[in-house]
Amino acid sequence: MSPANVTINDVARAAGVSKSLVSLTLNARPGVASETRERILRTARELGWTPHPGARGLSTRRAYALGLVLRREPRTIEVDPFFASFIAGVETVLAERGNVLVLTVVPDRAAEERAYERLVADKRVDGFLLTDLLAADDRIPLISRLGSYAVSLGEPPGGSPFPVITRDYDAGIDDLVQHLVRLGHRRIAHVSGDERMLHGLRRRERFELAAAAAGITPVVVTTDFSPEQGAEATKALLETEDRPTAIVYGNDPMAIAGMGVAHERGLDLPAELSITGLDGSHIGSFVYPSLTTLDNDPAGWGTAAATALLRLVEDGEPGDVALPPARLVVRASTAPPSAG
Amino acid sequence: MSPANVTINDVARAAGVSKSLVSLTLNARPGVASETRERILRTARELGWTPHPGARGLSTRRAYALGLVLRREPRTIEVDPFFASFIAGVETVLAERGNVLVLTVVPDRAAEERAYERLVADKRVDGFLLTDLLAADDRIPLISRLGSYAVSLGEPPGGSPFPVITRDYDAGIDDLVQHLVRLGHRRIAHVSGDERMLHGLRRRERFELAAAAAGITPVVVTTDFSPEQGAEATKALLETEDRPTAIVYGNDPMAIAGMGVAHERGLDLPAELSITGLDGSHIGSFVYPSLTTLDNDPAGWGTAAATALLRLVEDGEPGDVALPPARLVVRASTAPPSAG
DNA sequence: TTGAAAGCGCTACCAA
DNA sequence: TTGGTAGCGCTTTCAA
Repeated sequence: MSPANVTINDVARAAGVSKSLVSLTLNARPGVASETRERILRTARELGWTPHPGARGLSTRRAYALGLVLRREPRTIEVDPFFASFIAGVETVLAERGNVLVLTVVPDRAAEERAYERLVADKRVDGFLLTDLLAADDRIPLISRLGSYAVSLGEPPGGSPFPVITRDYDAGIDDLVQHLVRLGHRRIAHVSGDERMLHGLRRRERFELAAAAAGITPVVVTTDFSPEQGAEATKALLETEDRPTAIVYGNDPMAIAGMGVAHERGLDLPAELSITGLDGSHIGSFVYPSLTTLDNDPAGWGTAAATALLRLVEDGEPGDVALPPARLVVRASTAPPSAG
Repeated sequence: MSPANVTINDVARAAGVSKSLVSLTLNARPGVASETRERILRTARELGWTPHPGARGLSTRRAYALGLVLRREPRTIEVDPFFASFIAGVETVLAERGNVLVLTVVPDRAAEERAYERLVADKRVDGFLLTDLLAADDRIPLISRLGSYAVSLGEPPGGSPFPVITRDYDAGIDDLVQHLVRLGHRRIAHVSGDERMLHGLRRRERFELAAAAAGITPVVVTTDFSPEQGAEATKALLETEDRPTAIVYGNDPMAIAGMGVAHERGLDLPAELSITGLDGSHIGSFVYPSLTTLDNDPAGWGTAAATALLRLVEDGEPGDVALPPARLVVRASTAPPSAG
């Protein structure tokens, strides 16, 4: 008989006790003689028994699962290097707590809402990991209304009843701008990401502050974070009269697309144009010139978020986490501007 | 009372029937008077009731969930553009059948095996989607032994008791090689991906066949599919005496990294070096020069795989699927070789 | 410290 | 065509 079919009854019988005691023991509850406890634990191990989360959940009203709903338009779906590592980080936490990750990818807002509703109604998950926070994000009230839990990556502008994981990008962005200024750049442009997204908006704001502090009024072009629009924005910027000597991109895929455009125009990088990203991806090390950017720690976000959410769900204890601040990673794509 | 807490009993009571009839109706089983059926359906809708999959599963021994276990070494984890779209494709199928995707990311072989074992032992999933097939893949016997189901992306060399989704790359690779040959290339190199992976191996083999058919003996360098090793391989190739005029990379991220190296050496692309990928990614359109490659349809793989696996799990009907063959996408990174 | 029994929400079997 | 009842594998009273 495969371990998969061993039940609590088999263990109880083999250990010569009642189911209740097996249950108490399993859940590390007091009131079981330590000798009995040992025996139960031993026979459970011998029989290879592990409780069935589905059956447990029927009593405890838990799913022992966390949900991640990703809204991705078909066009931008391929470009996000963040998630694999993020999920790996989540996984390390879930695995050791007997939980599991339920992943859903939806194309639009309507499907997203339905996904949350179904997952809750079907009791598929005990809470949600909220990524890609929007400036006006209705997922928090939605989840609240549904009576479920969540943890968000980034601080929602309207505040949140749920735990929040944050990471300070301000100092990193300041450093990045100063790095460019020190190299001698005065005409610095920013290709901002989707500003309906909170981190896109915040980065742009901080960029403008940092630029202002250096006495610079930067050009800002807004995009949707896709390489397409990154390329478009770059073309537009390079055609302006006083074209920028440096461009700061809202993410690395756009920066790479921007490099493509610059190369295509025959610009000598980085002499004729300095380029930076803002969220260190792996591939950024291998383009030419290798990309100056801010570092990132997707797995760190993952473990922090999963830990916080599980604490909330299991112990009712909310708790925010502040990740180590983002730091500047200087590589080869930034240099002093050549001519004037 | 929120719909989440409505049970089959509430529906039965409200409709003035027994639970049994509600259950039969819900599962579209015969033996319910159509008038009764209508009434039950209506009150279920009014009450916003939807059966609890966990409770159902306790009786039916199903999880109403499919599993995807991704083994990703920390180093290569970020670079794979395939999965977001693949999962989106899977999702469309699962959503309309009331199923869900359980995703696990593991760092190594041992963790992978544990993941499969746990998922089955805990009855978390009814079957697995098998991606990144290895030439010697022990997941199929493993899952077999565990008594679970699977569907594989690509045909396992040892055969498989499970459905197989295939896509023909042979003609595409032939076209790609002929495209280069027609442009005038004779020294064509191949930076092959991990040849323990089935598609890596098969592509290399086909590449060599196609080259041989054109009377060419190509240089082949083997890597692990990472941009690092793609870059390394490129450096090595460019330093050889008779350096290649064209390089065919096993995947797009390596091709992009290869471009980086070539740019760094000051090569004029594509005149001095033609470059191609083999698995059309989105970002490949936006590098410079834009990447010639084979097309890909991750979402198509996803829907096909999910459909096949669900049919197997639910109806016991195995059935293979052949996706439309890969086609050559000529963009700007290939051109006639310049000098000799 | 232990065991019996009820119940979580559903399916499935057997009678009626 | 219907309803009653016994599980599915676990947790949780409540008594003993």
